Amino acid sequence: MISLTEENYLKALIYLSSLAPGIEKKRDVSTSELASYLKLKSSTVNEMLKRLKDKNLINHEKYKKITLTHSGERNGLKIVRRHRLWETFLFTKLDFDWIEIHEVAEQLEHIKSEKLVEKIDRLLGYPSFDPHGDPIPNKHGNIPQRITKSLSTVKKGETCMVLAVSDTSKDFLNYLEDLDISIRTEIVVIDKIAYDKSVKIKIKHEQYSLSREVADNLLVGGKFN
Amino acid sequence: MISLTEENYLKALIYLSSLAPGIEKKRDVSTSELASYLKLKSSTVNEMLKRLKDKNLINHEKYKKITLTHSGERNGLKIVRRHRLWETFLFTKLDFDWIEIHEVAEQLEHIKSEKLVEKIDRLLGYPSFDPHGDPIPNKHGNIPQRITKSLSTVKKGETCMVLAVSDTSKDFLNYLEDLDISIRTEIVVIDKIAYDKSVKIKIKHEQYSLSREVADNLLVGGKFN
DNA sequence: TTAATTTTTTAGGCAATACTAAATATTATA
DNA sequence: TATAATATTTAGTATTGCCTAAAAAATTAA
Ligand SMILES: [Mn+2]
Ligand SMILES: [Mn+2]
Ligand SMILES: [Mn+2]
Ligand SMILES: [Mn+2]
Repeated sequence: MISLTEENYLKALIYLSSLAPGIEKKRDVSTSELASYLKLKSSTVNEMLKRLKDKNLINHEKYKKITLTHSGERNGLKIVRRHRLWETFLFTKLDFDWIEIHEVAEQLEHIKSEKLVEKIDRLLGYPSFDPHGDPIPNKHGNIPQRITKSLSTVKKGETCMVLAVSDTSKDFLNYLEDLDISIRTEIVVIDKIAYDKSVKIKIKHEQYSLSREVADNLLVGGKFN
Repeated sequence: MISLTEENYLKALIYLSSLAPGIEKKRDVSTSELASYLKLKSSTVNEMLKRLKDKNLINHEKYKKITLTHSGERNGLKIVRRHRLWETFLFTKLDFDWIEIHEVAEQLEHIKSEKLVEKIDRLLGYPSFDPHGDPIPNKHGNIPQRITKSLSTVKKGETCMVLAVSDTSKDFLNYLEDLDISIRTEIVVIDKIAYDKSVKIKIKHEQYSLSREVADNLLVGGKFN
């Protein structure tokens, strides 16, 4: 049995080693990195590492970096799958806001019932991406891949479609909501300002200017992607 | 904040003091009764009673019986509401079996989100009774009332409809499923055997004999109830 | 390459939730 | 009413998961 707390450690390890934006191939994770991500003390994390190792969920030698075992990775991906399926359920079936879904999914992801997850998956029509555009691992732990690029890299005059966001903080999502930007929104790049790397865009005949930071965190694909 | 464990104690207290079959008016509950219901030792329960009292959820004087405070009762009913709404969701929206829903609802009832509960309630069309026929407290803690009687009390020749079961054990529910009996099943009482108080019944042209025990645990109403 | 800094581990505590065993209070019985 | 049986509480222990402070190892900088 993997406890709720252990599940959160596994999820954090999956994130830091594989899923965090910008990671190409798997990275090893340090105790302090994990501690700071979970907002816990290193000594606390260190104790948990022993338990996770005993349960064969991680590899860890004293003073060395942490890697997930096969079992740890499979279990971690299971939790990511549940989290993203629940987010999709809350968003599409219960009309929760983009901003609210994460918090509730943080609780729902720990419900232990294979059957429940599969039933929810079916109800949703086996989605590949969650409402933030993040890929939903399938029941075998395979993660759907999709080519996206940052809005910053789109050329002047081109049209693209928002596929995902690389920042899911409330502040960012709220700002996007104000701008009427969400998943599948079409954006035309009107102009690119060399000076501050901001972009002038058009959404449904409305024009806006987006800072470099915002453009960086909007992941887009071609119009027919 | 009420912990998951504390929630389970409150739910047990609501059950033992008010909801258990056969309770007319509220009863006080003893430590040992609560312990045996929760399958815990009395000493464990005794410690928890102190914490619940500190949080003003129960009234308890040393060596005396336990009663719920207003706050304890409201919080307990909230959990019962969540449990029964989730059971209804699993049964009607996800096609879970009658037998499986309770276990998963035991987990889901602890998810903390007012909004989620209200959204699920709306999705279900504000049901008054769960798939076992148990009343669902509304958001103000009011419990819908309905007149039912045991199948044992139905007179020979009369037709009635199953409204609820007073035993929700897997054994009983499985047996009912074999007999094709569920909520809203119509039953005609063909004969009542004085000797062992068993009843001969007809369900959709099929005849069965039900033992006294089974008949006692089937709660029915008039055909147009 | 030694010294300073940072990271990791160990040691000792604490709160929540469980247990067993023993002490104490209450209730039932003779 | 005295005693036996039962119920409740207290005392002491364990595990999980968190903390602070201090020791030890590894890394970085002088
Ligand atoms: Mn999320
Ligand atoms: Mn997401
Ligand atoms: Mn139930
Ligand atoms: Mn029920």
